[in-house]
Amino acid sequence: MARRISRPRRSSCPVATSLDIFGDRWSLLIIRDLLFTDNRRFSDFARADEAIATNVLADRLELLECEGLILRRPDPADGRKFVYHLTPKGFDLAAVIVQMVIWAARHEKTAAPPDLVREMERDPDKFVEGLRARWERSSARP
Amino acid sequence: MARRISRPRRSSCPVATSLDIFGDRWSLLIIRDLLFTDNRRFSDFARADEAIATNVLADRLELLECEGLILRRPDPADGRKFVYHLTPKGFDLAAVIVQMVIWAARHEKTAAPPDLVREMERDPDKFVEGLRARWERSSARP
DNA sequence: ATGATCACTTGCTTTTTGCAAGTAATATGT
DNA sequence: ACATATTACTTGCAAAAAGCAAGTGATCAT
Repeated sequence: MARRISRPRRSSCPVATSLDIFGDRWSLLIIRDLLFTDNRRFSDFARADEAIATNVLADRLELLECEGLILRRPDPADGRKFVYHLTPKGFDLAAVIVQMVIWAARHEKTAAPPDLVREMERDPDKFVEGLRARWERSSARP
Repeated sequence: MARRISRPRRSSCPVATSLDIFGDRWSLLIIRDLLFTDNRRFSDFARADEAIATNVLADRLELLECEGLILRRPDPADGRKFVYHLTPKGFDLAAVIVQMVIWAARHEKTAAPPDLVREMERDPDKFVEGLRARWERSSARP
């Protein structure tokens, strides 16, 4: 169930609005998982390297759903499980995340695979289209 | 003076590393001001629409300086004032912020000027180069 | 029927944020 | 020279959020 209220917006600035929606230390990591890995369930996200607390994870998933970035659907094969996926609005954050990867790879020590980063740098749009194909495949199932 | 410690990194993932540095509700708004406006001083940032508290602003400026994204220099014309500017590392967040603007303009109600957004969408690199010219001019003075 | 798994909650402590007021250093006006 | 105003912060405290450990109820596997 989606929470009632989305965070109030501090201003009409597009940067501030973006930060009101995903400007915290966790939200984009969930989106990252949905974009780059096969993690689709609560326990998958909880098991990621960064070790988010389960109450914070539950809160972030609710917020992201409320903002229309992800959808939560019951797993038809297992009544305990729920599967999360990106909406088109959520998927469109790929372009932002790709730029963050490029930035961090350039200015910080990270584990980003250099080949992948070079591909992102050479043609970010093309890279995003590659992700989109993946995403469309994984969200095609009703 | 720069604080001693930068935030510890939760993982070596480039997305997580980025969020460890600027993943909060305020940091990128300061960078935004430095990229798009003539705001360069403490009181300028404090007067922005989003109304950051001065203690949080002081903390964020210290952190951003410590992470090497901005520099703080005394205003030679007025001993009370300090001028902040973007380092190359800080300026390189322009590409990230441009994508955030595009995303928010597409999916949220914002005050982003449509013409400007179209320009960003058509050729983000070119747009960033325009910002770079501005930035180089404003940080050219010793 | 029993025990494991899954997706969360709950309760509590710690950290961060937000708000209002204060301060020291410098500048400005007379 | 002196009083007043600005500027860039601090400080103190309350409120909100994050982090941690331990549940809980529904479902599944045997």
